Amino acid sequence: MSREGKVSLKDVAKAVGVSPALVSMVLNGKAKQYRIGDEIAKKVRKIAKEMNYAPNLLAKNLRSGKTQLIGLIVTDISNPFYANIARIVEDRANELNYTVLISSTDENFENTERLIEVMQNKGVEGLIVVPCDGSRELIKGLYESNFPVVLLDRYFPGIDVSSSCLDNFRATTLATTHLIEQGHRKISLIAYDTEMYHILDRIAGYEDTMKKAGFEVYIDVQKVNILNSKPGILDALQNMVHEKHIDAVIFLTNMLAINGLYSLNEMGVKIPNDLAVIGFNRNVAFDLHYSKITFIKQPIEKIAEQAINTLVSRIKNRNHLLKSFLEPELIVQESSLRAS
Amino acid sequence: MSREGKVSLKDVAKAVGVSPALVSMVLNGKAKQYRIGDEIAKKVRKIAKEMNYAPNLLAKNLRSGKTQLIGLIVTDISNPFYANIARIVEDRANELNYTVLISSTDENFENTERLIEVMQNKGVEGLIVVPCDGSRELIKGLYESNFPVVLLDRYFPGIDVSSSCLDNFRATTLATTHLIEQGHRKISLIAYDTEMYHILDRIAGYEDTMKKAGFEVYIDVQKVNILNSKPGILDALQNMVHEKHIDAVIFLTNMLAINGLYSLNEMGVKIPNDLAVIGFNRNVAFDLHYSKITFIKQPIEKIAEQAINTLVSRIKNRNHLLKSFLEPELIVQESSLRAS
DNA sequence: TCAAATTGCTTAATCGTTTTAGCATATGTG
DNA sequence: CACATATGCTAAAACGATTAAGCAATTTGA
Repeated sequence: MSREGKVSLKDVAKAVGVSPALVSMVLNGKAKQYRIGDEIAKKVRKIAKEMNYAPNLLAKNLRSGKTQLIGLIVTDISNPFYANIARIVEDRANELNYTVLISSTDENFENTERLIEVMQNKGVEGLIVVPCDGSRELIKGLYESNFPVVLLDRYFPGIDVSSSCLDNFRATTLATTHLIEQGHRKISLIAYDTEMYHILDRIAGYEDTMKKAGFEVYIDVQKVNILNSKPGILDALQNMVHEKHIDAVIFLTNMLAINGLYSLNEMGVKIPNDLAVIGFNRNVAFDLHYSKITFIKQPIEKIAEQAINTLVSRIKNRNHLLKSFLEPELIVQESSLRAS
Repeated sequence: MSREGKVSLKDVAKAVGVSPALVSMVLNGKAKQYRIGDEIAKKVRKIAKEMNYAPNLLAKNLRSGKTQLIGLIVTDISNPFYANIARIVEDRANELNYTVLISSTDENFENTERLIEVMQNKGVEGLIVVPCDGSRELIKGLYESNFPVVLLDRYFPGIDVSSSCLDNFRATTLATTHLIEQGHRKISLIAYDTEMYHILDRIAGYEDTMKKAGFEVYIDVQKVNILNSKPGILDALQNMVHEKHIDAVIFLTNMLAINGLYSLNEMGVKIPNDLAVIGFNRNVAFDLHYSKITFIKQPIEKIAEQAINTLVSRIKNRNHLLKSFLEPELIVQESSLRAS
């Protein structure tokens, strides 16, 4: 028995009275292949179990060059959306015999850069990344160095990196169409200032639908900063409600919706009578709101599973590429229904 | 250059024209200690950087017997409370040069058992565990085998395992006292059925405070199941409100509070006029509720940091033991204030 | 009956590090 | 000048596993 009380292959070999090589072969199920005798194989298995042998994964991985490790880089694991994703990735990865390393970037480019390097040093075989603003070239670099990456939740058009995202254009198309059907005309959007395409697509879906419906009414897309959003959102909503006299609003992210609802409460705006509201992503607060909030639901399970599956395929086959845009669903509740 | 395009120590050594041993010594900052010449050391560092050398952590760890890996086993990483914990543990662990493996047990004993084994096989040097019902002996076994463990959020009295928890008794003492001060007399508690001490302590804090205040009124502690809690909670609340005519309720967990508020909405109970309410742990829904919910706030950062710090101390010093019960805070909002 | 094939195992190299022991050469001491 | 010490490096073993190559002993085939 070597250090730490851990039983090694050698210990088992000594106990059985054979070479370590034989033990390795047997325990890896290659007894037939290496023509090991049946009785001795049985004996090895028995004694290994008795001694409570567990292979040292470090040694195993060092030898094989595989770490069975993948990295999940999100913006913030304490954000329920990403926590949900993490849980599913974790479960699926375990089934596939991979271990997941998780880290948060706080939407910061330097952090992203550093974390990718750290993870690569730790030997991850691939990465699932929620890229932040300005990380296009970084991701492109990974792709060009042939390192397996799958983007999650967000993507970059024009570079051949796999991605597992929502069909964001469709999401706001659904929401806008629903509001129009409910008889709303002056519909506004609260977005935030970014160059990321998941948000741009959401904006486009809204604009496109409004234009096609023939509503000349130009609805200003207020840009608010994602970090100190509360005052910004209050301003935006006051402008929308009191100056522009809008009758519906779509919030482009969950955080915007939460802060927006908070502001609307402060303003004394009654939902849905004064204003119809649609949020993004499920949130317990939506169901507990005095007017249950209609929201755009992402297929979280599918997005997460798609990401991990695609990554593993990519690790095993360097040519595998899959960009998927999954179908959103509009969960209609009270907040978006026309007062009768 | 060996496989995978990765630069190894040997590659650097060859490039510089020295032995791998020397390169290792220099790059580990042991040049002085091993009497390496200044010029050659400088040259090694320069070339290593140029070649973009990064040590293979697998080999390093195999050699040292250290993995710099710790495990975090929670009941569900998609639960915001644990997601928050995970984030802090992650950050602190990185500072201490550890990597964190996260898994979820779903409050299931077999899962816990399996995950602990899996993590040990992966070579974690220690574990932070949120133990579930029935895992006392399992944890005791770990402790007896001298494996570093720190319990988080929950603990077992009578076994000398480090733990980082809330002072749960004090938590409900605070809440109950506050309600009494507000003039409430018929105060009830919604708990769930478990033998875990964090919940028993919460119940005890409430009972103790009520008795000391001299309120003979016996308030039934409804036990509801944690899994399919919605119907159970509705029943419990209907009984409390309509039969027992209570005027205040304390929910012992966040989930109970959320489902409870949901039920109270359905019942048409007005907060705080018909019923005062106190929840557990912050939740966005509390601030968005028509009556902002008073809640017991856990010092999440402290709990998480205490846990990881204690674990690392324990890894480095087999005798280190610390059981801490951290101070809760009552965030008083509208839901618990006496209607005037 | 004797070479060839098969069976059942061991030896040794390897993965990328770290570290102890040791070997020259140079320097210091009396 | 001889011997001890200091200096600057290398060789080799080790961590724990995998696997190609090889070696006896036995069985098969013509």
